Amino acid sequence: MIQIFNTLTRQKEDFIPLHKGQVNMYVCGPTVYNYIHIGNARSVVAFDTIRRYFEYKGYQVKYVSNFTDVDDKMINEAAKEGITVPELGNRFINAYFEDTKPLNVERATVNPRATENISDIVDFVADLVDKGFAYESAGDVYYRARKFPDYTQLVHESLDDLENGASDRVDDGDNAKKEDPIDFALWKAAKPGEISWQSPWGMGRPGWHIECSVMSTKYLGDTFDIHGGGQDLIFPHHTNEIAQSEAHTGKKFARYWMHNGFVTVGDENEKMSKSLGNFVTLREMNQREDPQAVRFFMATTQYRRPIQYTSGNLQDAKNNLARLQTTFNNLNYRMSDAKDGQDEAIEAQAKQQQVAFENAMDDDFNVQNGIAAVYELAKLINVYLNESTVAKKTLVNLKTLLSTLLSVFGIELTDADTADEEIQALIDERLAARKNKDFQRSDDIRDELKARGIILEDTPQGTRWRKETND
RNA sequence: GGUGGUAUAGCCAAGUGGUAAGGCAGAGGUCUGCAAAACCUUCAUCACCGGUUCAAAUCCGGUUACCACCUCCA
Repeated sequence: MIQIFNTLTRQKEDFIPLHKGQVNMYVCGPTVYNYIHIGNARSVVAFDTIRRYFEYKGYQVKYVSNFTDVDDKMINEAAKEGITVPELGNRFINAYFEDTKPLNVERATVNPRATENISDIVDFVADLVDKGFAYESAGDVYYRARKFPDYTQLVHESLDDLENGASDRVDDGDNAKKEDPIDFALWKAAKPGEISWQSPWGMGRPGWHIECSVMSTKYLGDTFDIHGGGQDLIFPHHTNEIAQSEAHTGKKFARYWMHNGFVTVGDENEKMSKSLGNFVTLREMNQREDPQAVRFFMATTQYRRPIQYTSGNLQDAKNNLARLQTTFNNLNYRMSDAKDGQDEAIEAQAKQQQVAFENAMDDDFNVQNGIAAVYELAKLINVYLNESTVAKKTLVNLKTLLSTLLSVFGIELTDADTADEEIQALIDERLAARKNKDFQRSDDIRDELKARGIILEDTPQGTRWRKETND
């Protein structure tokens, strides 16, 4: 039984999907006015890993993640660059896929865009006006937050406290148009020259929160299983989504709310964000580092914990990943001399680690314990590979298990291509030299290959080679 | 000010009552012609103070520090 920490109740709860064997989940995506940074990437990786674990457990996952492609930032940035809002959106949506692909992120079932769902948004807003939860004011439409019962259920804070904390600095300039400062915009009237759509309230565009209410329920139903996003979305974004959606449908909106922790940088462990300007784009990161190591680094930190981004921490991840790849390579190397048959004892031990892995992951996706089980499995395999005889079937099963568990983290170990005539010729020559105790020549060959990034390793079964991991 | 989170070895990190998982880095060793890879061994009393208990990193009270949210933000 999978347990999930639900922000709504602040407790771990048994996960029971609405529809047996199926998980419907919605994850808030980025506003596409810039390249995504590694904080955004962390969220993407965290929920991709969660999704993969559901799939590993046999669930069918319907995964919806949006792009916010119209808002103030989009409009400002497009104006600055002298292009249209859709052009800007297209550019950075394409960039999003280019950037996340090297992290081995599964494609969402649907990636809806706000601008492609305007008529549904208008209908949704109109219904809220009809029901008395929203009102028009000078071409804008606002939501009466106080009218929705238990508006602050997700933030677990009273409306008064929220207002007190905000009182000294918040006025988005629209307060004069609102009945109450806590009210939020569902629809915004267009200023001259801005991108806009026709509505009962005149030309305008959707507010930020409404698109997620509309698109999540459109693709996943009025009530669905999981809604995820960064912790900074709890208030106001997700708070408002609940108010909008439940006022509209009269039904429970998302059943489990999951929020990922931030990527922090610097000595102060400061949150990485676009507004603070202290971000590293994923694009830059992918150029600088092995994307698979970045994926491993992010996927092996539990989603609710902060990730402290430092070169040292990333280096640890690289080392660990390299070690697992080595185990995988060495496993492949033994395939050639493996005997028929099966070693059930070792497979039983491996199975125990799989159970440990699942127990860990079932516990609110405790990936740290999960990966610990994978390390234990790798050690088990390494020990087995030191045996003088190994069973082929067992090697295959161990390899499959290791690959399967790592794929939950989005890591695909690769079968190295060890067919290279030139290298093999040198290895043969070195073998002959070693037989003749010509260690000078033998070491020269090894050094020569090392200079080319090829590492030779002598084993009782022969000499194997691998490419040096470049750090 | 309100709310939430965090504080465990050089670093990352698990662990909610019975004398501290795992990984990285370090040290020693086995194997090897030498290496490499692998394996073995080794490395902490858990921010601080007080309390409860036969027994606490784990419960209670208090203190300190850092982070986040309080209508831009994954």
